[in-house]
Amino acid sequence: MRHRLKDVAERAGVSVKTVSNVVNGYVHVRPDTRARVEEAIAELNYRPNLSARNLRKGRTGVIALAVPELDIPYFAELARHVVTAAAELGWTVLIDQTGGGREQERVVASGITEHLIDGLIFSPLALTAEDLTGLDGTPMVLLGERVDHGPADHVGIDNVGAAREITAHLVGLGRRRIAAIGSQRTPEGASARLRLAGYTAALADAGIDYDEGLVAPASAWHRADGAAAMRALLASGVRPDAVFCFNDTLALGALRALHEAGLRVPEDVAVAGFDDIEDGRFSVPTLSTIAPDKERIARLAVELLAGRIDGDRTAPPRELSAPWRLTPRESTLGR
Amino acid sequence: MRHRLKDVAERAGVSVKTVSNVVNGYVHVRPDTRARVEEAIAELNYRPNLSARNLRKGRTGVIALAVPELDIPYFAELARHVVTAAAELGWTVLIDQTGGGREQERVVASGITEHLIDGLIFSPLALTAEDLTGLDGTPMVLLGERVDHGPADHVGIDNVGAAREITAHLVGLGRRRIAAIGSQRTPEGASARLRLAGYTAALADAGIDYDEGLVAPASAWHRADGAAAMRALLASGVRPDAVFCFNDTLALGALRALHEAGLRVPEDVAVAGFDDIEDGRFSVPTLSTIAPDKERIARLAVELLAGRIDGDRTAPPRELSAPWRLTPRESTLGR
DNA sequence: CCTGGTTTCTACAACGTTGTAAGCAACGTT
DNA sequence: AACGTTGCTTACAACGTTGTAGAAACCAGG
Repeated sequence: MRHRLKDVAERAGVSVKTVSNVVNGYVHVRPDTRARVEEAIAELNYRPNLSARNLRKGRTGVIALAVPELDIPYFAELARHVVTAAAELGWTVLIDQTGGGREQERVVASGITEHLIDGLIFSPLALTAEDLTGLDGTPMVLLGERVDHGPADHVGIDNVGAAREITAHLVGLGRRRIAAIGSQRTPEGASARLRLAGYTAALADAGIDYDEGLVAPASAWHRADGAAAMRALLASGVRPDAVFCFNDTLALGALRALHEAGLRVPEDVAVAGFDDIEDGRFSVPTLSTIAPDKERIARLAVELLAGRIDGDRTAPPRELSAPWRLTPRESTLGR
Repeated sequence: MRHRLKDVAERAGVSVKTVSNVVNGYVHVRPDTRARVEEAIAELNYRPNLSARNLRKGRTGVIALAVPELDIPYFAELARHVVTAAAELGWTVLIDQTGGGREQERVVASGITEHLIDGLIFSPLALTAEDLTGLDGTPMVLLGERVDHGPADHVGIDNVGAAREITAHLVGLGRRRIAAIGSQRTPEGASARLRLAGYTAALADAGIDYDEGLVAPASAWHRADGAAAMRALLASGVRPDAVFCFNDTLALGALRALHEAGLRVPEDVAVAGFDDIEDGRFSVPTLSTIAPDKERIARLAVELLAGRIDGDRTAPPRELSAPWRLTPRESTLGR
């Protein structure tokens, strides 16, 4: 039931190579020959063996996308866009889930990389630039945020600017005791560091003193962590009139905790997030957030990768930035 | 920078096959030979070429998981479990997103299937049993619900029973005007049909008349569809005191619409969903739902697939069922 | 020192595909 | 009639790996 070029060739009465030429759309094939071959292909339901083709060509047509966790909505939404953008170039996307640990990420970066895929789009959490130096030649594009400039192409957004703008939005609503949720002390927390920098910059712009007690850490950025951090803030006795959460899932957790504490959003506490995941458009209340252009990020990443795969692999790393938009909703504006 | 068995062999002063034997853990290799080879492997940073290995072995070590959409939380959570279960067997999972259309699903079932993967775990929306007959031998396991028994192994849950139980839960709370959201008229809507059957069965159990006007269709099962269906129900003048939504995202949309209409949940209207996605554990209010054992589903699917790949491909299709649990939360019980 | 069995290693062929180079017609030009 | 040109087709080798079969080295027991 599984046929090879040879079977098609015998059936059509031509050489193996002619069948290969038909399959690959080579122009110099007589119309009647082509027709005979195509008929044979259809009759046998022939499909090329990709392993053999890859072996011969040195290309697989598969790129990998490595993300920390698939069931974090931001990454799931990003994955969809990457798959779509890659499909337009005829690529298949192999999605890999690293778990976000440094060791696992190192394995993905060095191991998966070899021979099965043509390139890698990698959204690391814990990996540092030095983990990546010295990896052999598989083209790689990094997503997300980094403080230091590493050895690979990179697509990100201006985290500091975005965090600053959404904090300024809270200030503009007259809030003065603005908390932040999601800070991280670990060296890996690049996003956290940048968003915190934007937050403090906005406070400084408004002449508000930075208050350490209003900044709550969150080791991971899941809903549960946001809820826990919010509860901790409330329990500590600080009375914020607004919270900037470093991503939307944290914010949804914070909404939940505020609800449990009997506080009204946004009347008592305004809440803002970051990422614009779909949940935030239907939550109660809907969530004000920074909406990065995920489609653009995905497209830029795929295009950068295409450039590396087909083109110059030794060119200096490129740093691209995708746009974002402040998207105020009920959790700051009310209904 | 990219080395082959041959390079390692030359460096270690042995034959290519001996290196291959070392790489594959063949026992009859003298310890000092093995050491020399391993040293050479390390020095050259050799990695096997998977395409060549696959070509030779006829196996790729990759299975595909095809789901309608990655950013539907249920599928994202399922994907995580499948990746985890497959990793334990040393498999890589290629995740494919079909979009849920019948034609696209047919392409995935027949096309992706060939030569790049050893097997396929497929969660179809629109595909019917007859679309699948006559596909050549790539082992396949189907997830989700089907009315008719097709030509492949299948893992599902007892939709009718689960829907009946959660509807009975609403009845048990004293609700009598229980609406349903998510019905579908299309032949593809197998889940919808089964869950509707469970709903009507529970009503019959309780001696409540079935009211067509309380059943709202939803072509897709996203949050927006749930919100729209809920608004339509309210606008039609029926005054339900409970709603059973056929999945959690519909329910979250319905919560949103009820909130906008100024109705309290669960005091005015109790809301129940199906799937137990993480969002429902943090929504306001938290969502009562049916929690299918997703980890079990994933594990069963991977094991069934392993059986097909390694074992008898002609055995009759197997039908497995995973357990589920009624999980009442605030949206029916209150706080 | 031979015998027979085991261990260790190797040469060769094959997996299915495509690039290269070359062959063979058929054509138009000198 | 001889020549190059173009269009179409093919034989062969190679991609990097592993299974098969068998050769060489080793060992124990007589």
